[in-house]
Amino acid sequence: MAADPRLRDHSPDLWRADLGEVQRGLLSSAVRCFAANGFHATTTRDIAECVGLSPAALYVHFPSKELVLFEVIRAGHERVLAHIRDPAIVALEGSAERLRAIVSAYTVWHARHHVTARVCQMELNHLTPEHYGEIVELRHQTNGYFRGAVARGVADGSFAKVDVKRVTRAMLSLTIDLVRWYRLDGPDSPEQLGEFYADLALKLLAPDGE
Amino acid sequence: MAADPRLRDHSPDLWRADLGEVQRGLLSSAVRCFAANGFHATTTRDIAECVGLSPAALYVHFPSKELVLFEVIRAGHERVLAHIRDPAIVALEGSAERLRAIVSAYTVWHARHHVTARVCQMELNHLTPEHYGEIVELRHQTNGYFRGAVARGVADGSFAKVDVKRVTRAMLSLTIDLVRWYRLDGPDSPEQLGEFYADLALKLLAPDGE
DNA sequence: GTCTATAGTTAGATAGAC
DNA sequence: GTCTATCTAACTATAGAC
Repeated sequence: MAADPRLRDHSPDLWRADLGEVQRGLLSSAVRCFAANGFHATTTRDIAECVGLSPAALYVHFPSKELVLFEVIRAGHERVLAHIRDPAIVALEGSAERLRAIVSAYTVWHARHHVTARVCQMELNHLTPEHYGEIVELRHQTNGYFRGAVARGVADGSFAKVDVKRVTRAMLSLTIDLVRWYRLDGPDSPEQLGEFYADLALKLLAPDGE
Repeated sequence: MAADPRLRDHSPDLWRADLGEVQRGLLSSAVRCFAANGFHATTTRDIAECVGLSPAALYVHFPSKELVLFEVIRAGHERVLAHIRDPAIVALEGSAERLRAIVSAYTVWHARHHVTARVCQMELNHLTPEHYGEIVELRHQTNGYFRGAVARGVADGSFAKVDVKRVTRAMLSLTIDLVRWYRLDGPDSPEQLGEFYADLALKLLAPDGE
């Protein structure tokens, strides 16, 4: 069962730089297979054949199929966190301006790398408990960064006095759910969607109320 | 691999009334297993053993594991559609009042039946193409119903002149994503969350803009 | 309608040649 | 580092007794 050819994204250099070319190719193949069919319905044969290797060759580069999944999910979570922690974003003074930039960047990343992002969100519970715990730690950092940006705006009066935790969760839901339906050949470019969701996020925080 | 005991919801009578008691028990067992471990990581043994049967007994009641999944997903989609099409909701005259009721009902259903809802959202692509097509048809009905409620309010001036398709999709994302994280023993009751998300939906449609 | 036993298939992972 | 060949285990589904 090969990967769905519609499942393409812009992920040329998502993997760790210290990995070899074959390893990176296997990860790119794996992420497409996992996104299309799920972790358990993907075989080591599928992953290897997409890069012209025999199933046995995979085990020279990775000790197990689960570790391939872990490498994909870890890279995705580290990359998106780095992307929204961009110094240019952190330096923004205005609370609304900063939150807008964060939501936009988070959305753009998920849209541009929607195949990897899909695996990051949907195959998470097929990791071993140890690996799962490592990813949860990264997710807590991301969530905390978002929540901090919302809380700052509430504290300085830029935003309405909302329930910070719940509104932050809603904002994250908006973006995370796009991994279910987003396609690069659809009507929304990643940047357009980023702008749109940043607008929506600020509407959730508008000072007046309706 | 048994179902996660935390994955409990209020699904006493979610299945078709013409099914026998054993069939309904198997579906309840299956939905918990699928929600906890995913379709392919769940074995027919898991499903059967949770109701004290041997794996072979499952095949007296269902022709295949895939059809068990289909029955779960079809029931879920039909139930939630019926829930939001409640005559009391359809009869509401005000556009804002009606949309609030729809979003609230949709959210309450997903929270109350979050285990089934999780399977409906996350295991969808493990159906056969034929069964998948049937579910997509039900989803189109649900999406169209939501979109119509938004469009009506935009047309009569109750809501801002938003991009109906995109805003509707965002509203659906809010609720659908809760299947990833919702737990009945958490701080939000289904009804509280329904109210909260109905408020958020109306903020996305507030006439003033920010 | 349930069981035990098992057929038939395929998976993840390894052995050993080159 | 890649291959062919294969081991071992597990799965879905069936056969046939009760």
